[in-house]
Amino acid sequence: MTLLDPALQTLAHPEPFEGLGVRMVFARGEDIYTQDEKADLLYRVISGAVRTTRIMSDGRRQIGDFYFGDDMFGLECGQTHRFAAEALTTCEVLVFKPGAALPGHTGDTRIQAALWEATTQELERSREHLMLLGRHTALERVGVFLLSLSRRMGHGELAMGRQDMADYLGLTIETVSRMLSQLQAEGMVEFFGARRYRLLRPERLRAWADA
Amino acid sequence: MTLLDPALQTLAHPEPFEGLGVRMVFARGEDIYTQDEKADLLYRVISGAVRTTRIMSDGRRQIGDFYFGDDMFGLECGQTHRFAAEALTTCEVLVFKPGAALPGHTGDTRIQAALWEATTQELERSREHLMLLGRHTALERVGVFLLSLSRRMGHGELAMGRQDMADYLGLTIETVSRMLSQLQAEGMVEFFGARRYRLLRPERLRAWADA
DNA sequence: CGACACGTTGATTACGCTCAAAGATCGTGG
DNA sequence: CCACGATCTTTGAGCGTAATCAACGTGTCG
Repeated sequence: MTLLDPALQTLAHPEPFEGLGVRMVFARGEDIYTQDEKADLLYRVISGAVRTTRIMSDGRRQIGDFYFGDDMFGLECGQTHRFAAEALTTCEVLVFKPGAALPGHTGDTRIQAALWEATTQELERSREHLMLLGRHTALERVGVFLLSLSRRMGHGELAMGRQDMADYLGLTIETVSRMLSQLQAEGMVEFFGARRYRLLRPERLRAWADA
Repeated sequence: MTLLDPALQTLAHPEPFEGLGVRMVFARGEDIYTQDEKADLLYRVISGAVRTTRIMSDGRRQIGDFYFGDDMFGLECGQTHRFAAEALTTCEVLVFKPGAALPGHTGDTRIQAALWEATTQELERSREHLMLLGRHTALERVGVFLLSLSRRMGHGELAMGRQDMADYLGLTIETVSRMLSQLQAEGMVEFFGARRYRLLRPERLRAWADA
């Protein structure tokens, strides 16, 4: 991990976090924080992508979420991180200490509003993720994943490999691969190589995510 | 649904919500709010139990969470409720309009702190729920569910039936029943009737929930 | 160009679902 | 208080989806 000279930090970031913390660079695969580590810092993705993971003693792995540009992560209810955070790609992360800036204290209301917004959005995403895992077939999980990812990114490029998709969706890498092939065969999506894709029937995928 | 005369409201509730809203009583099975309803109110369980559910067009149902005494619910990121809330048992609920009391505004910091606490706790529970659905077997899901419920309630009584457990755990009612039988056969839990139980090996269940 | 990680496809297995029926449990009213 | 009915729960038999085990492509980078 590399610490950038604060003096070099530009002001390219949206309020209200500029200048609040330290910018750090992580290499692909590097830990940003680990499971059971003390949780007293907050993080914001500047560039690149991050995943949070939890590994069970027998090796089963669950990905909690993926984070991209401007997403905040690292928020915990308790004292320690229940998931680890790892750099999915090389990434730049803004790290800062929330301290008394958390809601419920008398602090900068702009920061509190941003934290509140980020937290409720994360809760919302967590609930959608839950829906996907609880009552959807393998084909639906993979299709809805591609849809939500393309909506979030604005383009069709997977930042993660098949194993990460599988561990996010509660499937095996083989099943993910098969479902991607089936989605292609059914004309739902077109792939260019393993990671670039274009959705051909987003409205049908939206129906899968639905009510 | 019944509206209690505010004059009759006692002050039996913890700060900071007392006197803030209206107390309402819902009968078992009654909707507190529905899917796609406008989300501008917050709720707090006074007594009884509540479930949030989402139903897909083909009838598949997912339970988002269960809420018991003093739990807050109804918080949404967007403008509408993505899940419905229903009374699991007859229950009393405190309903109030958060308005400018949300973090990020200049309002009562005690209320903001309580909202923040409730929200991060809900996020935490949502993540645990996610883990359960993603990478756990049917037996593990049912066992860990009994454990977490007993930790939350302080006693071993199920407020919900098998169908609700199934829809929370992403299983069928038959599988839930079979796993309960198996847990009993393995001496993990003892049942008195269909709803009262006692955990005999909580430490083993804790290991199932684990890292 | 070669080596290695990553991804796809095939064959077989197993876990949980579906369909079906019997057994508990609970509320209600005689 | 007991009998009845409705609802909920348990158990059984067979099936289907996704997991596992295995081999073959493909893409990427020194």
